[in-house]
Amino acid sequence: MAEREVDRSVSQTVKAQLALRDQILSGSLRPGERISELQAVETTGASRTPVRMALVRLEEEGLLEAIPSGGFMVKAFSERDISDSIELRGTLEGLAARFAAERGVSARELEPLKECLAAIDELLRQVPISIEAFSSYVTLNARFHALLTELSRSPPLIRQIDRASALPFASPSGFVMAQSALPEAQQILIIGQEHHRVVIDAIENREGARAEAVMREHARLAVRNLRLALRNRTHLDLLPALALIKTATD
Amino acid sequence: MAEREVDRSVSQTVKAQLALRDQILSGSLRPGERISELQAVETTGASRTPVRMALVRLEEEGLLEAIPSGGFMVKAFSERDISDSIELRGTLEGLAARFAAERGVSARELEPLKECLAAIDELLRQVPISIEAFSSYVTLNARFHALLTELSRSPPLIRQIDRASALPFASPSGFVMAQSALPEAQQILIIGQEHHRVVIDAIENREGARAEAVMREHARLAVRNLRLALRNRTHLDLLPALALIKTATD
DNA sequence: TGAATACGTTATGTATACAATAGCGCAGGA
DNA sequence: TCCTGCGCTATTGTATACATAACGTATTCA
Repeated sequence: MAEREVDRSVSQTVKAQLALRDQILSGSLRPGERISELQAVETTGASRTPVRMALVRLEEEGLLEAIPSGGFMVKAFSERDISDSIELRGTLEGLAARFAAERGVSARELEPLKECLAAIDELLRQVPISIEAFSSYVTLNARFHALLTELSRSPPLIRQIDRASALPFASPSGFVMAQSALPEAQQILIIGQEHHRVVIDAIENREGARAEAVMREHARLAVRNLRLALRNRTHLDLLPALALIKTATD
Repeated sequence: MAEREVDRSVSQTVKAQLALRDQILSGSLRPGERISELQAVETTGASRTPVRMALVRLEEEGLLEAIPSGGFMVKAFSERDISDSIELRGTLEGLAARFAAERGVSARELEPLKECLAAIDELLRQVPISIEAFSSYVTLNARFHALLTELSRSPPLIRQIDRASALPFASPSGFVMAQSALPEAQQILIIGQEHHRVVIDAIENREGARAEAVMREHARLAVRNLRLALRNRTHLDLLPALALIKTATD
């Protein structure tokens, strides 16, 4: 084993996967670029076997693409790929909300959702919102969506939503952060928050169709959000995640 | 390498993955059962590295579950897991149909769909339908759904639908075959075929909402189909795929 | 007699060695 | 000068050896 430094607290495979995902999402590896196993071995500190396992997982996750002649490359996404992914995720979340409403949810289970809601309300009170508050917003928003998904009590659906979230749009921080300087930004967040409020209400009142509809509308808002961000490319240096978008004309 | 037989026509990893999936779907490996790497090495003929890669892929595919202490086991599904998966897939297919309708599809692209439709019509003409005809139906139906998915022109959506189809309900042969002896079977197939006809019509007329709605209804039909099959367990010996369902009460 | 601990066996996680293929460059001939 | 073919190199795919952790069993002590 020589002098290789080994961190035994987590498995090498997981370590390599996290490291590589970081490299991809941070833009160290550009879209279309081929990932060299040897290079990955050096940057991650794991050996080739766990690195290869990590590569396979990242491919399944949708961040990498297998090259027919062997090896993997960083996947490149068009703007439409990403907006489709957002709508796709919204559709699944809509289903989750409907399941939650139809199957019934106890008041106790809704508690954490409401706490999230209140915390976000608090953040949005400042106008204009600070970068730090934005950062908290992103975390809380992700938490809200995760909790909502859980309410569906449907493991296959939860799993599928997780996978859909693995796509780059799942790091919404990029889009939101990009717009912190835009006038429309705050307005969009406020509308989104209203959606959150409505979906909880619909679930409480067991109105499945309404719960589903509002989540789909929520996704359409996110698509508008994305378009807005992309029309204001000057802010995009804040967006490492968006590095995944093809530079091509699409 | 010794005397190990190596088939160089396909990669060992793919070979192992196919072999293992077969074993799972055919019921050779029962739900909840731990998969031994060593045993898999013997049955697949590949060595441990490709076997492990195959296991990782099958886990991502949803057929296996990682055991915290290490290794993998065959995932077990409840009846609700499967019906949820069907509805989930239907929801995604609905989105695909809507995309197709909204984005427009040329008559030439619809041609293969219509051929499928006609071929299925031909099969359903026999009453009662033979086992062989059922088998053809299953193939054609899968083809129809795959073609429809393609029409969305959305790679992320197509990808996600593929993954949703990897779940056991994706081998619809089981459910359908099981009912070949049931009186309601043929009726269900005929209704399903009507759905196929409507979705094509909706796409041709660019009615996105209608296209989406009919695919979701189609999925609900499939759920009823599943329930029906499960209520008539006597026919289930035809169903290796259903071996995946937990024997538990759930 | 039962429970707990220690040891051994077995299986997984990791590392590395070996094999094969694909891509690239150079050289030679047309 | 360009095209083609051969060979080398670099990188992936596969196999296996080694390390480590978990589980089961047996033995001993209470």
